[in-house]
Amino acid sequence: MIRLTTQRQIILEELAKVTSHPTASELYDMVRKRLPRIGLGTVYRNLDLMADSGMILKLEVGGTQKRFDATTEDHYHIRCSSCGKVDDIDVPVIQELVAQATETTPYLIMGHHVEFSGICPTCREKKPHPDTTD
Amino acid sequence: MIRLTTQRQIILEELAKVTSHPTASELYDMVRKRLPRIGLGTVYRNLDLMADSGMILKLEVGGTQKRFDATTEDHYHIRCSSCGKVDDIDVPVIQELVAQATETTPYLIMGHHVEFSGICPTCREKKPHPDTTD
DNA sequence: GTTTAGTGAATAATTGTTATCATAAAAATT
DNA sequence: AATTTTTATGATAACAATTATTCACTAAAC
Repeated sequence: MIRLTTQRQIILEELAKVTSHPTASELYDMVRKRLPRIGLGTVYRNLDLMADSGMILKLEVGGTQKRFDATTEDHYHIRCSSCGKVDDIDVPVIQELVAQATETTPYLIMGHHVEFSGICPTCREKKPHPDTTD
Repeated sequence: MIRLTTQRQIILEELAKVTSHPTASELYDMVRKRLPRIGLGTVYRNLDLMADSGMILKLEVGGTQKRFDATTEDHYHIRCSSCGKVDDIDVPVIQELVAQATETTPYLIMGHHVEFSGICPTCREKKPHPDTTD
């Protein structure tokens, strides 16, 4: 079993605190407020360890950075095409999809994930009327 | 309009030739067989240009590398958790999902994508019986 | 034929992540 | 409680994928 060091506990707490799905460096900034001497490598290492042991999820979403999620139940996400932020989305999980896919692919299917793309409220406000010239 | 240079045409042809969704460097290797002096930068630049102009798709899938797709119609993908390969999957696109999501999120939804994960036939063969000790 | 803009190849720079390693902390052993 | 063993940490270096920069060259416009 994985040992719950101070660093790991605080990383986990900070991750559980937010509904967004922070990147490693975002989490690093959050954790550093409580543990100023922690290294970025420690954050990466522990996020990977916790993901491997199933405590958290490492999201395989689009964008350049990996994101992390303290909620391990199956659910879908939406990603902002403008700022890259990722949020949960409350759309029922379609388990039939896996059965459907099994029939048409030679792959051994392990799971599926739905990722919506859109513009988050914050980014919408920033450029609300791109063609308004008042 | 984007000019169809020799390099772009060959990149496009090589991409259209395969049903897998190669990364930039895979495509680089493919293209180099016909255009040995092309640079990796040229492949990256032109893939991005063609994706921006809508000629091809830049896939926002999991994994460390971006992948490209000559088929621009809406469809889903499956990614091998073992080798990272991405293939098309013939499961009908569920347009209702966007409508459903619109009701539960403050995001302005632009689209969605389903990504299955599994083990591809090649990787299945490689380790068919992981717990057999004969 | 000259100018101008765009292209391509080579190289350098950037970004996100992973590996290395001496030190520190915790656990196990005596 | 002191010592040994193990494991984790933090600082730094290394790495991989991508992007930006540079500049000779090509192709179109004048």
